[in-house]
Amino acid sequence: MSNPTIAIDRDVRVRYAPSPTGLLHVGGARTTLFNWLFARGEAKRLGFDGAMILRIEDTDRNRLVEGATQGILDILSWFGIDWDEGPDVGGPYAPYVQSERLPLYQQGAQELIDKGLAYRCFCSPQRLQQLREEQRQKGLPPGYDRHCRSIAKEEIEAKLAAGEGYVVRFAMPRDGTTEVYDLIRGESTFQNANLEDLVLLKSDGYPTYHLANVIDDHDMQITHIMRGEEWIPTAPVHVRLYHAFGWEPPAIAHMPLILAPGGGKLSKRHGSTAMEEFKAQGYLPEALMNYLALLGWSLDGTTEIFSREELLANWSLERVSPSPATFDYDKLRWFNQQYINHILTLDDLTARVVPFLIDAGLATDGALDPSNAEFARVRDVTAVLKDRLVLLSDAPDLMSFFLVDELPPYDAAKLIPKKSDATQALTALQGAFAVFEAGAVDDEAAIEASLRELAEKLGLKAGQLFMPIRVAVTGRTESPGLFETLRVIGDDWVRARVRAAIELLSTDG
RNA sequence: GCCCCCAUAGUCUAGUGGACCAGGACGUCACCCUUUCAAGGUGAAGAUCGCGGGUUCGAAUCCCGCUGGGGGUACCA
Repeated sequence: MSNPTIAIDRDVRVRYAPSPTGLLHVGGARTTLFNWLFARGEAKRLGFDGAMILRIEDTDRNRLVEGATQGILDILSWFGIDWDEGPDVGGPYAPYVQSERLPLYQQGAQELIDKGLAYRCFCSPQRLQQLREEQRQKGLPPGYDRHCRSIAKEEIEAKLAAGEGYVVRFAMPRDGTTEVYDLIRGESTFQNANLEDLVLLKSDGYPTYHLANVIDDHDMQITHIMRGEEWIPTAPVHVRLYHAFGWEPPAIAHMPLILAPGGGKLSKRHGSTAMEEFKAQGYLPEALMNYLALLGWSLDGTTEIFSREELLANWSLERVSPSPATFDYDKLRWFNQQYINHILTLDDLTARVVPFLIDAGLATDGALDPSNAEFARVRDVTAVLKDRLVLLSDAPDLMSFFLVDELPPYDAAKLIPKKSDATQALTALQGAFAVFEAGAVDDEAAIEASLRELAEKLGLKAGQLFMPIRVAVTGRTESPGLFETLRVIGDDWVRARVRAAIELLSTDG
């Protein structure tokens, strides 16, 4: 548990390097967050500079998704992460897109070939597949058999001359060990014999992750690699690669994995996994950041709510746990609710609710402007039911009866409370109607006094009077407090709806 | 199969040899508040600190083994 001491003894440069193959996964967002907190928070607290770099690893042309890069940049900004260098803002080590850096990798591969530390491999995909098949059948560990590692120079020349395709593979040492020092796990020793001659350069001239990440991290002066735990198995190869180039590897920290509730990888089967989905469902970026920060990190085991600034002020790599964490949707919801109900200002919350109402056709673009009356209207509504809002996307359903003139049809039976009957309910509504005719609902205290008086006069319990009114004006049995609900709905609608309820109950009964 | 990582309640976690018959939070349950639903308040249940061996006067904390979970095993990242 006690992590090795992390020495930040120089200016820090970290990077997040997504591949534009789709939407940004929460795991990726968490990794980005930790990188960002390390550079912008911890390093700066210690008096060093901390630079955040974004690099696009688009070396797999098959999985490339159009527009994915922009989507990742956008959602990262929404999340609250910013960066100093990247594909959109440039920087001293541009370009920050790997497909634009191809010559660098090809030169690197050639350099290793020249040094005898890498070799061309002419094996066809078919042969490799067949090889794996045979190994599987014999119960042998799968892996490249290094067939091309020792072919004669003349043969290589001949194949090259014949225009045969090839990949470049790393010539791993066949014996000995490689040590990897992980900032949160300490040292691990790997047997070189277990490590493969990984492909460095693909036959299409693009590098694999292994080559590109080593060359770029070195070229971009990355000081700390903080990436997912799934990279632990290839870390020793990367270390060997740095040595092959004669470079000092950056410090490495592998962040704990985020697991699905049932175990295993978090996938769509369990719920949302992409940041865009969480955004669309009405999760707040600050709630997401707060929750994700606590997945694998904690300050003291007690403090739960952290603003972005508090995270910057407190987060440290030293307190990142090595063990994987299960994603808990319920707890995320709780954080969202905390921010909605207790942390955001009413104006802020209102501004975030508005787009969801517009999408649902419950507000117009006019509500976007805080100086507009429609915004004020939504703010009044938000004020009375924010404590039952968990997701912003809940807003349209929760708020609809405040925002539409005509209530959708509802069952007349709902007007009759459990411990009451139709006659009582009708009497209650008729009495209430008289009260609403006599006084304005914007005086909550006065209306409450009048209605309580009415209940007493009719010999009804408060609930027997209030519930029919509630259903009459909202169409449902659940709502905010009755008097504030009446106030926000307003006199005209209240009278019309109570009148309609009386009619419904009379004709229905 | 092989390699690697991890291991405190259902979940996130605190805990770095004695103040821990293990603290906080989510979730669950109960009660209070109450015009409904929430929110809020109070409280409860829930962990033989995965198991077995050591080391030590003393271990959740150190060591070894096992088990379990997870990751990797691609011309994907």
